[in-house]
Amino acid sequence: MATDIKKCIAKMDKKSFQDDLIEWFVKEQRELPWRKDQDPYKIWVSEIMLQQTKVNTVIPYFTRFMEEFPTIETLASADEDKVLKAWEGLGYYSRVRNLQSAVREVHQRYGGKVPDSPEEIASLKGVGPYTAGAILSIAYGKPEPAVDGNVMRVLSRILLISEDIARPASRKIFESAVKEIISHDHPSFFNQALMELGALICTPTSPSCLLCPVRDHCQAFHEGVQKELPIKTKKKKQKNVQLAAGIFKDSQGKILIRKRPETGLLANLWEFPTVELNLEFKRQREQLSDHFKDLYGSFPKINDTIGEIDHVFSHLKWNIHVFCGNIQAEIQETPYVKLVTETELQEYAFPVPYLKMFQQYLEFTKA
DNA sequence: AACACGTGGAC
DNA sequence: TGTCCAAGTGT
Repeated sequence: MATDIKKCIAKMDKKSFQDDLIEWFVKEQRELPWRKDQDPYKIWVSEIMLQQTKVNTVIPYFTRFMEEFPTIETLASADEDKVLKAWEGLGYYSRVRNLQSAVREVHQRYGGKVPDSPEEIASLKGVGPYTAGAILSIAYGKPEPAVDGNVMRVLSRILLISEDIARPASRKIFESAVKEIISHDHPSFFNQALMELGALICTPTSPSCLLCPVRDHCQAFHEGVQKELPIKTKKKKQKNVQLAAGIFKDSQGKILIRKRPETGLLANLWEFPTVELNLEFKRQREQLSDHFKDLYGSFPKINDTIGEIDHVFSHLKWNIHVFCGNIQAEIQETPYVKLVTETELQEYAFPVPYLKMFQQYLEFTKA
């Protein structure tokens, strides 16, 4: 850790800082469904859901997930398709596949009890340095750092740290700092308080310093530079991808869906037949038809152009041209290719762009 | 280290 | 519309 950060910590009244921070948290913390007890499984699930995801988005998912998979046992024995369906719309779907994989390991290797050693916790799939620290401190009361974006922002201001928080290496600086200042009496409150402060008071733009319980301990506020911190370099823009996709029905009116590959983008979710377009060769309907024939053995009859779907991912922009049509020959169902009714469709987990696409199709056929 | 990996909301 | 995000992890 840099010497100026050490100096800053050295001259801080740690006890007073911890007391002010924790007192505020105990009084002002939000009532959240995962704060009702300290069940390590619930804490774990909530931490995975909260990765890169807003609290308000997570709440309904968490509640439903806990009703369907209330214990390690129930999640371990669940079908992956059910688990993905419960995650539908939350994004970063590998989170929940890793979670189930890790839960199965806890079930088998640790008798269903979430381990409480840093090494064992951190070895679980999908549990990185942040989540390991969060579980250890919140569920087990251990004084381990749990450094997320909030903590880096808050501490960059309080301790006047100018490291670029977009750099992976920066997290270690903040972990060292937390180790120095964490409350050993209430590590759970301390870590949660830092994050809660980041979410409610010490926000990215226009922090509410006048309401801040630790304003007197904050170097950035003291220097009047709270809006200049943290330093964060920006990310690059998304790459454009053009696709064509179709809602295809067989003679019984059943819709053809297929499972996506088990790795990569939207792994193991379901989709309508889709092809990435070769832009030099512009005939979209023809490219979609050819793709369909290659995979399912016969050409479909494409009836209509439904419209377009634009969808932005973290690193991609999809532009989907949407068609509908009919299947002209028998198609063999497999575990990865199914013909389903509109009702049965609800049982399968689809990425949001395909949910949008189906909505658009329904509106089109109604009109 | 750099990039893949989702989504909906704020401004 | 565009930009930036929000309790990160795997490779």
